[in-house]
Amino acid sequence: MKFSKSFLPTLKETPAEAVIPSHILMIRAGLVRQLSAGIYTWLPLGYKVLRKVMDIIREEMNAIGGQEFHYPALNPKEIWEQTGRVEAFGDIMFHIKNRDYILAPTHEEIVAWHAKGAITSYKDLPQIWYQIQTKFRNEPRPRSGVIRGRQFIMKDSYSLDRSFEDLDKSYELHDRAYRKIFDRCGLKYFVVGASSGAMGGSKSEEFMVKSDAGEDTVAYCEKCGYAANIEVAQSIAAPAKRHEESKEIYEIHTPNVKSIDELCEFLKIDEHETAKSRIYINDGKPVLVLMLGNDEVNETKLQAVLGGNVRPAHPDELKEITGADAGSIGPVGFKHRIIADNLLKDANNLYSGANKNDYHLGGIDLKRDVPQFEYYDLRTVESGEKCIRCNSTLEVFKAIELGHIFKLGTKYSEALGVNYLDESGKEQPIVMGSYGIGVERVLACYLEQNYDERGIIWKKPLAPFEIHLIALNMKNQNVSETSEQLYNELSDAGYEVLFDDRIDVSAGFKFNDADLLGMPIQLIVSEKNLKDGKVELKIRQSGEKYIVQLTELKDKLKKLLNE
RNA sequence: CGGGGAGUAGCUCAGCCCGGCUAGAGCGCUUGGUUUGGGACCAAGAAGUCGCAGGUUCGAAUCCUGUCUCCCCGACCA
Repeated sequence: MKFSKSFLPTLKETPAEAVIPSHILMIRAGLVRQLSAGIYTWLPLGYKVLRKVMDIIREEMNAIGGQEFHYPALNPKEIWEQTGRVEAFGDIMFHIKNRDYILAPTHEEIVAWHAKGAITSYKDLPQIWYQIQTKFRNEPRPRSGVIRGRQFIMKDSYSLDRSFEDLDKSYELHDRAYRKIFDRCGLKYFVVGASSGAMGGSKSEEFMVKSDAGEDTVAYCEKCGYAANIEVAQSIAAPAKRHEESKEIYEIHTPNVKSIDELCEFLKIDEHETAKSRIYINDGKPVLVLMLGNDEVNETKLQAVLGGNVRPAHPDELKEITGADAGSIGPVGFKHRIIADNLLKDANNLYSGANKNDYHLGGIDLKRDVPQFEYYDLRTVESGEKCIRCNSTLEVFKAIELGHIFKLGTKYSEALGVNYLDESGKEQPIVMGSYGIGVERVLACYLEQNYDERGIIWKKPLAPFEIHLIALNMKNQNVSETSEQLYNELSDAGYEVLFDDRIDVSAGFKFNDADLLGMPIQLIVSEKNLKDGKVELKIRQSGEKYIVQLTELKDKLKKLLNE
């Protein structure tokens, strides 16, 4: 492709609306332009990369027997009402104003609808139906460029099986296909087991990429691969001690000591000798949640333990409930329900709030001083703690969800009456699975992992072009003729070549554009080297340069591109 | 939906607090010329309903009210 004839709007300056690297690079390198919040146009170069991602996905989906469909994005609302998902999606679903249609946020209903009556026998099963299509979700807050948009491209596939045992097989096929897809795209990713929540199913896994731009927080063990959403993650952490002898409770005047850190500093004690209290309101009733030291309450775990409605108490409620303000609250003498984290089990000689402003208590023995204690896992895992599986070190970080695979079961087939006849002639609901990949997210994640201060670094599988041919001075006849000839020869030889043939652009400008656009190899044609019949090859990623004879160019290219 | 920030030329932004000449800069763009190994130089030029609506005023980019849009943090995220 010739640069001079292409729409390739590169930007020298960082656009104001972009914050994260992938978003900045997508705009600067002319891959996308924003139309509205969470709505992007893919420009030719960006779409070329996106197609490469889609091609890889297609190949791997076809390899597990997937059949490509193209379902409509515009759906009759009625079908979605039958599964109760118009209500379930609520404001997230886009509704058409002048007809009873919705814009599809996913396609379980439509797949089930088509399967109904068409798949009638066990002999028709299993099936894997997939598509690569635009999805619409009215996200309250689109963010991070294409990572969370109101309109985005998803590869979604659906397995149709006769039994849960067969669903396991379809699920495994997808699991393997997804790993191949992300491997081929050159992504560093990991897999998190998750509960399937409101999708209604038994098992699900999320494919994640570590990134500060991510919306999920996960705990991950590099060594054994243990990975869990922070909401459910567990770890091995040192518990509070039970000393042989319990001291007597005693009151300590602690003026202006509000936090655990301040308490430790004031009394010269260790965090593990302290207990922090948090008051929550559960269905209108106060609950004291006692945590060891500076451990944070994990509200998802707390919610699971308490059930019902859970919220932190307001500051003005604290005084009324405990007699003290935040920073001086403790379990001794607390008149309502108390639950504590497992790490505090049976601890003694603890320091905690006295339920009296500016006072703490020492010598607390939870067994002795606090009646009716309940212990649960309530803490939030932190970086550096030990893996519950292999005891090596856990890391906690943000991550982007790239793909999600679900065992759906019969929720949709039962709601829509999608049945088949088994060998004995008995009617059975089809067992479904659903498997998504955020296509744009693959690209965004790739960029988050492959760039430097000069721009994008494409590796061959996704690179829009393999070779960026740079003619340094097109006004020099030798340079323009040679580079033109190289462009034709290399293109004919099957290489994808981007030819910077711009006449009135200076050398430095071309170099900077080339580094920004990030093709794996830059082929530089200049007067200087051409005098000796030579050209220069530069590897974008490493910066290595080779001056080669024109006659040896193709051999060298072959070598470099196959490395 | 809560909190914060921003809308002025294609892009990045200044001007606004303290109202007052034809509304500016850099980059980009057009034309001519000189340049061509790391975002060149000279000259001439085109380009803005100052987000929108209303108000105050002799006079509004600037002050007031409303409204829309965008960005960030949070909530939310099958």
